[in-house]
Amino acid sequence: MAQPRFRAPRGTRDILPPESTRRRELVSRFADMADRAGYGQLESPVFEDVGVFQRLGPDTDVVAKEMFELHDRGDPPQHLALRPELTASACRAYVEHRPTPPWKIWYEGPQFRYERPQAGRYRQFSQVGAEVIGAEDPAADVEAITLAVRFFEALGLRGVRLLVNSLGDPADRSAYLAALGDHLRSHSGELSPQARATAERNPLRVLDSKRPEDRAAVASAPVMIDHLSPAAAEHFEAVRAGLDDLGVAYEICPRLVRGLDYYVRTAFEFAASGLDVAQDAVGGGGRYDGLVEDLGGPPAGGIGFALGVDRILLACDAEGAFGPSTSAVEVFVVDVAGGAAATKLCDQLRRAGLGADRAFGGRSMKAQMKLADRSGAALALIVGPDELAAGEVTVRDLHGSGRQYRVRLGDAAEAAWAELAGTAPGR
RNA sequence: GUGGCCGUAGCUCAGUCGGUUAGAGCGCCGGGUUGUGGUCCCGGAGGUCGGGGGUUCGAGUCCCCUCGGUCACCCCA
Repeated sequence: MAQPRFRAPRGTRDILPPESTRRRELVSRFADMADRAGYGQLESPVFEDVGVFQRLGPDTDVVAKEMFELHDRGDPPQHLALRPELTASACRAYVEHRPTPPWKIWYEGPQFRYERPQAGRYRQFSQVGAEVIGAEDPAADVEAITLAVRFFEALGLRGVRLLVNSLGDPADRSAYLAALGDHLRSHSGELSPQARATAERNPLRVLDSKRPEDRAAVASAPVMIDHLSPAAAEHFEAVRAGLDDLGVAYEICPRLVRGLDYYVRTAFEFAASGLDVAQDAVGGGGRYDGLVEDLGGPPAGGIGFALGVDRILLACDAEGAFGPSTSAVEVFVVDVAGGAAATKLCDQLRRAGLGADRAFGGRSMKAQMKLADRSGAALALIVGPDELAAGEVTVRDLHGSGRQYRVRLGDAAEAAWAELAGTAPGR
């Protein structure tokens, strides 16, 4: 087995139980919180016309070199791409269906980016996220950000920092970009060759360069929040005030820029200090007024965020938070009388709403008891020749006392329920 | 995409200056007197040493290529 014929493709992986259960619970927690805040789930296709994503900005790496593109069998073939993110899909859906704004949706699912894999960075990765489309109110920004913050809190994560910035409006941006460009040009001697190249293409990106050589030039660079228009500044003020009112802690990070070019005004990111790696961003988001219009829709502002499921779980591991859950198997049927009774009993128990499992293959009693123990079940129901002859089943407590007694076969489910509820006779 | 490190049983790893039938712990399976788990004891299965090529009398141990992982950059979730 050292060289199986097939393996999961590079940057992808199988998620097996119990980890898959944990992920499902994480998503389900998020779903509950979003549902209860008035968001409904959007399920959109995993692939879209490539044009949907090209609106994210031709200079972003995500669309320029990280997309999984494909052509279908049509004539002419349609140029499609696996979704590298979900905000664009949400906006496309908004334009297509014209729901009454504000449209509050959440989503969850896999996304794809052709990158060099690393811990916490996969070619297929999973995010949960939420969007409010058709709302310019800064209160929407506050609500969205707070939803994410409360979610992290609910998971028991303590080391997640919220970084916020304002990227201004498009008009502010061009003035700022000119100033930034000038600065970078006058300091080009101090910049790394890579940063110099980036400065030509997309000067904003130089701001989050992690190369030590670039640090000085970046530190002295002008910052966006000094170039905000009155309207953008007022919006930013309102967002901050809203977060303050809720006691949501944040850090203003004037050099925070986001990888997708569509962001305006509010931009934010969540950094997990528990993650001692470069991939410490567990989530991020911002405002994207203009994206809906770009996709052919009406003027509509939007704000949203996406959180990386894989990285959140890494952060949970690092903090010892959100551990594995208890087993869903409550009763384990041990049958040493041929196995037919186990088949019937399991069905009977499951129909009564109990989590029930059993062994296959006619294993020894000892082996079956081991399996019962490992299953996490609180009870074993034992059927041997004696019980079978008497039409009974032995109920054994696997936790604590280890006491056991017999009940009639037909009463097994009832007895199990009573035992689990702690109301069994003799307790 | 660039550079560094790593790749031995299901998992975590040990394998001395290249030298005889490749080891451990955990896990798994079986047993510990005649139907009872979680501790303990005994036994067992399981590896073409990621793959391919080369150097050598001889390679898990050296070289090259390749695949995968990982770290930094990049990017970002």
